Formats: sequence, structure tokens, C-alpha cells
Amino acid sequence: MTEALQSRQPALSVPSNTMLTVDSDRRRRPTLDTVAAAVGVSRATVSNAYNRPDQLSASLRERILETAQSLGYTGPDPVARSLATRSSAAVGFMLPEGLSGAFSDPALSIVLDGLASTVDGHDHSLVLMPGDATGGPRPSIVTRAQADVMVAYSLPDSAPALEAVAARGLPLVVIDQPVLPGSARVEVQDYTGTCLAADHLLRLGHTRFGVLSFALHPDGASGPASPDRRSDVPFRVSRDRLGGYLDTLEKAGVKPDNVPVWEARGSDRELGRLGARWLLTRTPRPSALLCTSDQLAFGALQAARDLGLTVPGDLSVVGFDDVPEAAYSDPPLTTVRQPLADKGRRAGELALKLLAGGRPPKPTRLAVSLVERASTASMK
Amino acid sequence: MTEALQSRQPALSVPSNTMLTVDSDRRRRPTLDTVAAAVGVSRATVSNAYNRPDQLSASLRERILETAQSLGYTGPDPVARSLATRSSAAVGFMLPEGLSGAFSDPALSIVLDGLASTVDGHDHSLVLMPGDATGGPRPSIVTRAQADVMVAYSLPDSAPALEAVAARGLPLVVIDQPVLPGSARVEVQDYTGTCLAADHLLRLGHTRFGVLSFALHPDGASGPASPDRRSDVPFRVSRDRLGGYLDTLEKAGVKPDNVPVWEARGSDRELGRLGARWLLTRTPRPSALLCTSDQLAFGALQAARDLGLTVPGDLSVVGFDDVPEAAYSDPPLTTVRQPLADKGRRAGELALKLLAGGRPPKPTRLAVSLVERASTASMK
DNA sequence: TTGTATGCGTTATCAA
DNA sequence: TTGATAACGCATACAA
Repeated sequence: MTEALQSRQPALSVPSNTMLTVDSDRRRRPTLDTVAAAVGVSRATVSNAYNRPDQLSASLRERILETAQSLGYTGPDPVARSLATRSSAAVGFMLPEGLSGAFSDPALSIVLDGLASTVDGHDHSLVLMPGDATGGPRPSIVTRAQADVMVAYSLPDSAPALEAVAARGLPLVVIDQPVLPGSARVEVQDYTGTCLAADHLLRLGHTRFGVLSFALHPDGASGPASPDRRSDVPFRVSRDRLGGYLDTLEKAGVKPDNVPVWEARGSDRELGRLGARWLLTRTPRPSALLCTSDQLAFGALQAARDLGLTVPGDLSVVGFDDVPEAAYSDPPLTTVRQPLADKGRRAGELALKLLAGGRPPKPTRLAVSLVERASTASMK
Repeated sequence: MTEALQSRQPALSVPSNTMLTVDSDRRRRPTLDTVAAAVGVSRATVSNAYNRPDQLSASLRERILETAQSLGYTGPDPVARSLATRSSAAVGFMLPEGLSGAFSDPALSIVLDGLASTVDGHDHSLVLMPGDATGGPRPSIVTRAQADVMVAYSLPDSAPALEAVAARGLPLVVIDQPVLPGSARVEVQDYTGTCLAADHLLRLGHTRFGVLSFALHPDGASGPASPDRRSDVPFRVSRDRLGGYLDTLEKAGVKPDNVPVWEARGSDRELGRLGARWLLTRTPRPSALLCTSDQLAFGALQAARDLGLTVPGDLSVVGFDDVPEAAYSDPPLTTVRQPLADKGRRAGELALKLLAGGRPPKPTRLAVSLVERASTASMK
């Protein structure tokens, strides 16, 4: 093996007991034809030896496989097979950002894991398509990807990648967003989740709140979110999570206008820290911070430390996602758990189903639950 | 767009001013032939319109593209193109585990990010191949993957996937391990790194040490590592990191036999916590824990808390990797920084280079450095 | 059980 | 600048 690894050409130890009528001198990879000629059968039979073992005698098959082996033939070329079968046995995965920002988010990792294992279990491969500034992969990448079904992970409505998918006529599964009528989708109870969290805080007696949200609009702006910016939010997830928080508070008598909202352009810890710093320097200072993701919440914990506030003594913080780290942060984070791995698995199953010709079922909405840890406590 | 998304078949709005001599009634995707016939030129010309714009008049090209558009033709089929060009423009990425375990490791995420952006920048796609219990992807997956170069990420020597790569005669880039003579490789100064860390601790006056390592042998065993198990370590990375620690201590007069070593079967926080608990209950209790990864170190911090020990007051801890979280842990972790993103980028560049026909250069070894944070202090 | 013929959708070579 | 024609490597009805 070591030797074969050294050069691109595998060491073809041509057996002397077989006739090589083709390619005997050329420095080429062996093909179905090569072994067919060597064994003295037709291409079709060799093909069957690999794909339909029951279509030929065990002994012949044995002989074919042996010859193939000694010829250095590894089996049907994947690309040629794909062309002939018109199926590449791969699912594409489109991300909103470069993996850079995205992969620092454990939530994505877990979803991807669920997806990968499902897909892998069905002998399909996974083609990764990172996004760029446009909020998704470049259309050219999508157009040329060798995949026969696409999974979109939390893409903005405007992502050009989606049109590329449509143009190719590929089946599509979207995770979380955008909402595309008639396409398969798996999402979670975003609205319900933040309602639960807000309710939890209200029950603990809090009355002064601040909300820390990731992007409400696709313009990449960060800052306090004006009432204007809070309405007509194009991202469904942001809209639902923010809505759950504000609606619940309002029902309890807390006017949305009195709840400062910071919109971070992304969902990472550092942006969360920045936003929380602003929120915590408002007057009156919020006693509870409602975050739309765990990453933002971690940033909020950091900001509290920066300002000398203790959590949950001076401040309560809730997140959303329940990534593994939430159990280990200081203090452990109260958060809304969404079934991340499950989301990935469901997306994978949906993709496989569409591939098999199934029609897109109505969207799957997975249940969330509140996990109470040490970052929240009752008002002093 | 929305409509096109609803059904698998794009809405072919057949223009009345073009002649459709082919496929006019069949429910098929249009091909090069379809548009060639419609425009009244040859296949080759249409192909050129997409791939070699300079090979035909701008006006004709314009006309071809327009017709294609109105026919619902999105451009050359990726698979067919790959067959004809004998290149799939994709690089395969092989992981040691299912993404499950692997993705919880931020180090992998960052490396993958570097790789993905490099590859993506060159219009190549990335095919993910998660591993299973064998320590790598299944050979059948590798054999059938549509990629023309493979990147192995920290695989055990024994991974069957590697033979599959060799059998296909695909160029290979390995990250970290295994060491395959003649294959391209990018790695970091593992030995140097742990030497630095051990030295740091010695300088702080520590004399009682414990080592927390990830797998030394591929048998999946966890537990105290006997002298026997510490020698002939098959994993290069484990060997070098452990070696750097023990050698440095020995040079300072600390006999390896007096340094307890716990071997965890993987590199995650919970396993680290487990191992650290054992190490911290030895007599005499170590005043410093040397870990081979940040994840294990985080587990050690947790174990210290569990036992009521303060870090760095009662115990110093060092990690390896410098993942982002290391800066935020409690306390922030002293660790050996390796250039993770760079490792991924270099691997990507190497892969692209091999693809272009380059010969494997000698292994690249990236520099590491010690980042001193608050998890280490001098002996009281 | 095995073979024949044809199709899969491109790219590339070489003439015209 | 454009067009025949031949690969590319395989799968699959259908016939033998």
C-alpha cells in the first residue's frame, strides 16, 4: 500500500496468466472493458458482477473480481456510473456563511452531524457548500455541484443559491428558513420556545428586560433595534424568537417600547458581549436578558462579568439552542433546548425521501423545551 | 422562482419563435443538444458558449444563452462534464469519526473551515466522508466518492479508507497523521509544543505532574497508561505530544515512572473530567496537569471544581490547540496554540497542487506557541 | 446465465 | 468562427 501511495499510478502488477488485449501498453486506468477483455466476457457481465451479484454464477463472479483485483481495477468509476444512472448519490448542504462564522456555532455542527450520519447510512455522500457575503453559496457553485438534492440551512430569503437550485429543478429541503411554499422544511418551535423562556422570567418576578437578538434584517447592521426595525422582520427565525419574547412580555403588561432590543449582525459570543454591554448600561438596567441564541447568551455572561455584575444575583440570562457548552458555562445557562441532532436527521430523511420521488410533506416542526439551569433566579 | 420550487420539473416556457426538433413532447431536462437544435448550431458551439466564450462571436453566444434560458437549460450537466474532463473538481475530506464526536471538537471545525474556503475559492467542492468505528470512512464510501483528491484528517494508520484511496490511485494529503512515506502532509510542531508547556510549568516551580492524554492505542481503551502502553505509541500525534511532556520533565529530573498518565479513549471534555479525577486522587496529588488537548483540559478544570480545588491556586492546567473557548473558560486556559485555520488552508492548497499534477512536497510543519493565560501559576 | 446494443450529456480534436 | 466525430466509462432493456 505504501508504494501505491507514492505515485498517482497504482502499481499494476500485470498477471502473466491473463491476456491483455486492450491497453496493454497504455498507461491508463483499467476500465470495465479492460477486465471484460481479460476475463473474456462482456462489459455487461463485469458490470453485473459488481452491481447484481445474483445475475451471474458465483464462480464467474469470483473469477471476474479476482482478475479485476490483479489488474488494479477498483470497481466502476463513480462519475461514469452517475452519468449512466442519472444519480450522483449525494446530497448538497448549503450554508449561509463561510464555515468560518458558521462552524464556530456548535448548533450547526450538531445539525450537520445528524444530517451526515443519516445520509452516510444510506450510502450517499455529503457535498458542503459554504456561503459568502450574499448569505449563501455562490450560484455557480450550486449549479455545478454534483448532488441530486439540496439542503438549505437557515438561508436568507434573498439567497441567490435558492434560485440556482430551482433552476436546476433539484428537490430542496430547507432547515429553519426561508419559508418556501411547497418545499420540504424542518424547523423548531421558535415562537413557543421564547414564550417559555419569557414566561419563566416573568414568573421569577422580573420586570425590567432587555433582548439580545441576532440579525433581524439582512443588511449586516448592528445596534439598538428601533420599533421600525422590529416589525417586518424578513428572517422567520428571528421574527419568531423576538416575537415570542415581546408578545409574552406584553401580555404580562410589559410594553415592548420599554424593552430595549439590541440587534447583533451575527450570532457569536463577541457580538453578544458588545450588545449586552449596551443593554446593561440602559436606565433602568434590565434585570433579565433574553437572548436568541446560546452564543449571544455566553457573550452576555461575559459582559456581566465585565461590568462586575453577578449572574444570577444581579442579572438573569436565558439563551436558545442548548448547545453542549451551555451545561458548562459559568454559570450554567438556562436555555431553550431544541433537538439539534434530530433536526439534521429529519432533514436527511426528507432529502432521501424526495430523492426517492416522494412529494414534499408539510413542514415538520420539532418541539422545544426549557432547561432551567443556574443563570436565572428570582428577583431580589 | 417560487413556482419552480414547487415541482421538480422547472416550468419550461417554450418560446414560440424557436423550433424544438427534439424532446418537444418528452418530459425531459433539456441538454446541450436541445439548445443546439433550437438555435440551429452544433453541440460543440453551445458547449463553447459556456466554456470558451472567446471561441465564438458575442452575438451568437448571446443568442445561445438566451435560448438556453428560455428553454430552462441551466448549463452543462456537472456529472457529464466530469466524465468528459475526467475531473470532478471536488476534494474529499475523510474524518476519523462520525461527525458526532468530531464536530464537538472546535479544532476540527476550524481546520475544515480553512480547507473549505481554500477549496471553494478555486471552484472546487468539498465532499465530507465521516468515519465510523474503523477509525475512518468505510472503504466503499471512499471508492465511490466523486472526488479527485483526498484529504485525510488525523486518521489511524490502520484506517482501511487509506487503502481505498491508494487503490483508486488518488492523490492524498494527510493532516497530522498517519505518516505515509511519499504522501503530502501538513502537521504542527506537536513535540515542540508540549516541550514548551512542560517547560513553562517547570519554570513555575512545579514538581508533581500528571498527564491527561487522548488515545495512545487504537483499541478504544481508557485508563491509567502503563509504561508498556506509553512506548510504541502508533499515533504520531499522541506519541509526540506525550513524548514532549515526559522528555522535558525527565530532563528536569522528573522520572517518567513517577508521572501518572491517564489515557482517554477520545478527546472530549467528559472523558477529560473522568481522567483528571483519577489523576487528582493520586498520592501525592499533582500540582500540574498536562493535557494533550484543550477539550481534555476543560474537563480537567471541571474535575478540579468537582473536587473543590481552585485553579490555578491548587492546581495548574495546560491544554493544547488554543480553540476559541480557551480564552473564555474559567479560568482562561494556558495552552499551546497551533494555527488551526492555517492547517486547513495549507491542506487545501496542497490538494489543489497535487490535482494540478504537482508532486508531493516534503511535509509542512507549522509552528506552535505557548499562550499563557490564567490556568497556570507558580507553586505556592 | 450471458451478451448486444444503445443511451447518458459532455468535452476535445481536428477539419472546414 | 463553427461543425463532425470520437471519446469518456458505465448501466440497462432486451435478446440469445
